[in-house]
Amino acid sequence: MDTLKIHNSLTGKKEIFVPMEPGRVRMYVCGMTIYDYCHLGHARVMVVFDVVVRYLRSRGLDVTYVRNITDIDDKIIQRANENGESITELTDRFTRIMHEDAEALGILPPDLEPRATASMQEIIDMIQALVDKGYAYQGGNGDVYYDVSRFDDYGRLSGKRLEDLRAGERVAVDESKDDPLDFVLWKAAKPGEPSWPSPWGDGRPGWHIECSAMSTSCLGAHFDIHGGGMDLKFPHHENEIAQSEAATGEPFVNVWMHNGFVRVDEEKMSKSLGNFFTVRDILQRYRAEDVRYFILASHYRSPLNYSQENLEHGKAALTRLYTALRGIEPAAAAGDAGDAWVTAFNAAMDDDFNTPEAIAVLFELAREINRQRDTDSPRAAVLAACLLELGGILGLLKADPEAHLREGGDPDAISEADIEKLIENRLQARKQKNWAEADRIREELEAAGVVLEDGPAGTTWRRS
RNA sequence: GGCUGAGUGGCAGAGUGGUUAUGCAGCGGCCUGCAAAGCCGUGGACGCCGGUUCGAUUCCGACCUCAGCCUCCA
Repeated sequence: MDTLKIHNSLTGKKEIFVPMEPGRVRMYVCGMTIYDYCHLGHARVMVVFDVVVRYLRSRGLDVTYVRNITDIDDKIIQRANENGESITELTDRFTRIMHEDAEALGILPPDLEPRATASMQEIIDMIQALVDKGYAYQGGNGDVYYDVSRFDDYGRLSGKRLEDLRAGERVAVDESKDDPLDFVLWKAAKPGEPSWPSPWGDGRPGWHIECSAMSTSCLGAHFDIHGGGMDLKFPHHENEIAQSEAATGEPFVNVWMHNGFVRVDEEKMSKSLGNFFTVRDILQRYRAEDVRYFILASHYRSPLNYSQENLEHGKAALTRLYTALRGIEPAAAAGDAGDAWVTAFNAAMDDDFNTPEAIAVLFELAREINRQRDTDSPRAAVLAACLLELGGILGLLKADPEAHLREGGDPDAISEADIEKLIENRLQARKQKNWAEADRIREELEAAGVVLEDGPAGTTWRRS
């Protein structure tokens, strides 16, 4: 497959993607720092790269997907102290919670999920390599720093130049560093903080070196794709490149992928701004599939505006797709009737994972199914199978259509038994042509959030 | 200040140098006891100003506005 184009942050262009090893893709994505609930921004990263993995696999590529867990960091220490619990208690708890959220959203687990605290030897080895090669030094305070002036390509990913960065007003001056832009690789232990022994004394790793060490130990010094949120481009990913390439002497990553932010009221959703919605909160009100659709309905590099209205759109759109599948037994053997749509879907996904366009193909397929459904042709069943297959690549349409349409999510909603009872009563009224009573029952159900549809095969219902 | 990215119809959101995105909403029709769903048809758009071009929403330049990064952040 040589038709897939991916936007590479390193060059700012879409490029034909060529795996280093034919048929095999190695991908690393920066996961969470694990001290709080996942919010919608985290969900976006997980969903976006989940779809990348699913699509690459659907095209026959063998993907090794690594997503790390940062489980030692200033904020983690601070939060554990605030909560009066140990760091391990805190990180174990939120790791479990993250896994639950990911599962709820239908995210496939990564093949490897390294944790910083379990990668200490690799981290120390990489820092040692940097010290040995003269890229790192120990400051007066005992911390070990990376010397950015030694790395010629520094700034290449983010398009920044060292002099511009130095001219910025916001770089903190720190006496122990040779250059304000040098960043920490190893932090000397402070009293009461967790620490690990190292050649530079007890301490703990800086954030950037963790990802360099974990990605390299899992995937090798040089691999295909590295992903994460836009905000990680600088300095995190810039620093990863500097560390890894200096330490190993090899190119680090071929393609850098960055997803856009989730916004609330035209502002970035983030923990620091406090304007975030957690995955758990959202899943109280919306189905996981609605959330997934909402995320994929925008291109992964575009901003994604959070609003109730947009989530409702997702719900309505999925209702249309599931309605097309309702009452059709998908064909077991895929015929060629769906080929045109498969081709269009793949063309969309090949264009830098254009999920909105891919979803448009799903709707066109749904329309064709609706056209065919009452004919005797077996096409509808084949096309339904095709729709399920393509939807599955996006992690959508996994539910039973009837169950999806009847599922409400509101525990106080009218029960199925009561609905069936009222439908039966209405049927009697209709047989007697008592339209007033039939309409009254229909309105009663509508008020309870149930929509009736009279068809040739009887009355069906769904929740609105 | 430096560096990114973006401004599309009522809303969401793709894309393209000249031809229908798609979904929701609207309008007309078919179907229906009436609806709903579905199908058919239909109106409505590309921030502002210049330039290139036979022709630009699409390319180039200026401007305006917005967001992001430069500090922890997906």
